[in-house]
Amino acid sequence: MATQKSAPVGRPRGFDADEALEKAMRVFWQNGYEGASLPDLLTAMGISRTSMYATFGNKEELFRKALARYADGPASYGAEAVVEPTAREVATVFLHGAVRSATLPGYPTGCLSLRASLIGGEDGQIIRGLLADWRDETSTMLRKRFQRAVDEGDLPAETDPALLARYVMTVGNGIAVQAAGGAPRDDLQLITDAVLQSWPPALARP
Amino acid sequence: MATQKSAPVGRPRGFDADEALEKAMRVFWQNGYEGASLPDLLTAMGISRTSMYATFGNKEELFRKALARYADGPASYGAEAVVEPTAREVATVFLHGAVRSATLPGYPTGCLSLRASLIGGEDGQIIRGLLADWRDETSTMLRKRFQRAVDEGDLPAETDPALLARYVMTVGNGIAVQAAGGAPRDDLQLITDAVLQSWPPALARP
DNA sequence: GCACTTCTGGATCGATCGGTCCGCAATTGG
DNA sequence: CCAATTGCGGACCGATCGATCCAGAAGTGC
Repeated sequence: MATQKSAPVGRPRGFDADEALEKAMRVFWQNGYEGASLPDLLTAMGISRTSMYATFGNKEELFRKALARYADGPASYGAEAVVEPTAREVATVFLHGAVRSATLPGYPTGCLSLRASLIGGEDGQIIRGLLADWRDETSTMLRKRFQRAVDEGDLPAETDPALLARYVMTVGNGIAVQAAGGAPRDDLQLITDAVLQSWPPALARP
Repeated sequence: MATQKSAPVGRPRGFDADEALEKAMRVFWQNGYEGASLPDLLTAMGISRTSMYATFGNKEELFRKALARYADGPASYGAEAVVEPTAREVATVFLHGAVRSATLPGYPTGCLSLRASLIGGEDGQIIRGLLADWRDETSTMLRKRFQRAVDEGDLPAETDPALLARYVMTVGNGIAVQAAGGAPRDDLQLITDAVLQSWPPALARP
């Protein structure tokens, strides 16, 4: 069902599917899921309705693929962060990555996941679930990494890893919102520096 | 054009306009502007299409009034914060207010402004502008208040008030996003406590 | 050149969107 | 009791949504 490179018989498609997906990702990033209409997407992708359905399935499938591309590209800083050697560096790479990703020149500002998730028709439920899952995944990665840091003595024993992960996510989300609102990268950079200056925060459950 | 109580001739309306607006506010809060369809709103408000248009004008006007009610009610913590005597207390009241407002029992989680703004086709531009203005207003209030604190020696002279305001807004926004994602109030409370523990953050422009 | 496969643009579908219109019900002042 | 005024429910409007269908163009293998 995926890419068959065995017997390319018939007329070859007249566009680059990867390139089209990139354009679609940007439109979703800019307008969210429901805010991105088919005509919007098709114009940006430079292809026709039929070609889109034949290549990507439908709008929801197109979004899934665009999200995968996003998670693997501009939003890959989560996975990159957790391999850092210390918890402080994990937080640093994560937050700096969030700032960079949310203010990439030539891309929409903010975070695709947030822009697309805070919506709410009934058909948006699937999408919301999809994005909630993705964010949970990131949150879990951070929590496990901080748990390890506690075990290794890199973080105070009383630190709650889940709470610390939520703390980092909270700041990251705030950055994304600010960036979407037009905050300049330098400002956000200074803010993350200030946050990281008081690392680790005292986060233990009572 | 407002409430005329002089000559109530004709059939009186069979519903409480204030109560209906409250219900509409909750629907917008839950689903955003475009995510809240007329049928959704009307069902929640318990009135007919005609009554809504006669009483509130149209969907956009209804949203404006719902937003005003929101800013004056559940989201009034911004105005309440800036009258506190010290910058630290301003930040404390603001962030605790953000947590409380975003996790009010019986209300949708998160922030109406964020849910409604981060979406949008072309018709959502007016709404986005409306909400951006409101957030700018809050930001400006905080900035001026922090400027005063710097002038009074309540904050270090090198502190940049605009940057500090953005810092507080960033955390507040992050809290709203987390709450919308289902984060428990207690967790968010602990996170704000940790943030406030390192007050004031070192925020000066280089 | 022919048979076959695949891609593509345009017309079209039913559903839903926000908004309007009309006829009737209900209430008040005389 | 009657005339005037206003509220209300339901039918209806054009526009737009995502999705489908079809005829024809553009390729490939024999």
